[in-house]
Amino acid sequence: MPRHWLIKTDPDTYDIEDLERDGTTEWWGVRNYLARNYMRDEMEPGDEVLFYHSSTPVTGVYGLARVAGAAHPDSKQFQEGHPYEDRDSDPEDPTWWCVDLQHVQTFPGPVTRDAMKAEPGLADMKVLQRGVRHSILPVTSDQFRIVCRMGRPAG
DNA sequence: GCCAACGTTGGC
DNA sequence: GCCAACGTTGGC
Repeated sequence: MPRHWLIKTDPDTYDIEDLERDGTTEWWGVRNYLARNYMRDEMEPGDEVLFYHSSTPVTGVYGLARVAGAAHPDSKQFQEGHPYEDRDSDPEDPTWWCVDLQHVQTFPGPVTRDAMKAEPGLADMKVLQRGVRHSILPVTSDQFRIVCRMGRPAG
């Protein structure tokens, strides 16, 4: 059964418009072990993703994406001089893994953090909890469905 | 820009 | 292996 996820991004770095333009992108640059483990060990092709903008005046879910393939080593960790190069990572046993994300839909308008906080069905959503700052978080299918409904065009 | 909360690092 | 110090995240 496909699982559901929420992935945060700083829209100044990469936003839903970039994903829509690119179609599919390698989600490189995650340097946190829990997030790495989610991508490497638990995400499967076809898993559905809420694409969340953080560190912006209007934080929230701006659209949907899909896990496009199996996890693979993060290409930047071995790229000399790259800001995300990790010289301690062994090419035979890479430290950092990631998945590719495929654009599914850009919402007509964001499902804002405020709107999500006001929705009783999302009361337990991890991204809304104080102090939770992982860039990748599991989402229940109920939570996913509710956010999709909130983001769907009116009518 | 502030600062709480967290993950990571490194001294011991 | 503990834990204080540090750097970063990210909401506000």
